[in-house]
Amino acid sequence: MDDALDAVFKALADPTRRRILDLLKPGPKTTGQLCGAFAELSRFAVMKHLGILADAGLVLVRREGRQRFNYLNTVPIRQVYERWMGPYAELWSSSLLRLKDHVERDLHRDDNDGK
Amino acid sequence: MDDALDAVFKALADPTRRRILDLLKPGPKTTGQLCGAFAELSRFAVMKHLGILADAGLVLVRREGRQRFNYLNTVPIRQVYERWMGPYAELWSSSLLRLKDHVERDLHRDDNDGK
DNA sequence: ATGTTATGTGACTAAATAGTAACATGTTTT
DNA sequence: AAAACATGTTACTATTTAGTCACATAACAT
Repeated sequence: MDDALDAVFKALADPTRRRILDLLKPGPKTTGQLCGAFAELSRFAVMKHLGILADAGLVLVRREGRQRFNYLNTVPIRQVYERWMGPYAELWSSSLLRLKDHVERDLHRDDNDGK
Repeated sequence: MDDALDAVFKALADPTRRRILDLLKPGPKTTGQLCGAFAELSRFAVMKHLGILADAGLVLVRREGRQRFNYLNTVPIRQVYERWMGPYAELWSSSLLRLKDHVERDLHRDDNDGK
C-alpha cells in the first residue's frame, strides 16, 4: 500500500521534478519544450527526470509522430494526500497542543533547572 | 518558499523515516524506544534519520535527563499540503478529464493507424 | 567513585542518484 | 533517398545518501 506511494514520494523529493510538474500544470508539453525550459540541464537529464515521473504515474505519455507529449496526472498526488497525509491531518490540532506542551515543559525546566 | 519545503519533501521520501513518523503518531518516544522498533537497523542509522526529520521540522526534541523525547510535529506536513499540493488539488477534476482525453486520443490513434 | 544506561560524534564504506557525452532510432520534409 | 529534427539508449563519472563500527559524553543508581 505504502509501497505504491513510495515511488511518488521519491519522485516529488527532487526540486527539478517538482518544477517539471509545475510546467505541465497549464497543459501537456513535448519533451523538447520541457528541455528548452531547463537551459542549465542536459536534454537527457530532463528525460531521466521525466522517466522517474512517468514511473511514479505523475506524468502520462502520448506519442504522436516524432513528438512525445507529457501530461500531468494529479491522481497520485491526490492518493498521497488521501492515504498518507489525511491521517496526519487529523492530528493537526493535537500536534499544536503537543507543541504548546513541549514549549511549556521547556519553560518549566528553565524554572527549576536554571543553570 | 519552495526551498523550505524541500527539506520536508526529502525527509518524507524515505520509507524508514515515514515509519518513524507513524510510530510517533500516538505520542512522543525516546530515541532508544524508536531504535528498539527497528531491529534491522543500527541505533545510529535511526539517529541519523531522526536528525534529518528534526532538520525538516517534522520532529521536535525535548531533552530530559539522559533521555531525549522525540515529538511528531505535523505542521510541515500541513504546509506541504497547503502550499504545494493544494494548488494541484484544483486540477484534480481537470486532470481526470485530461486523462480521459489522453485515452480517447490513443483509441482514435488506433483507429486510424491500425498498423 | 564506579558501573550501567542513554544518547551524541568522527571516520569510513557501500549503494543509490544526478549528471554528461556520444551514439542510435525513427519521422517528417524536401 | 537524404537532410533535419525529435526522441531514445548505452556507457561512464561524480555526488549524495544510507549505512556500519568504534569511541565519547552525560546522567542516574548503587
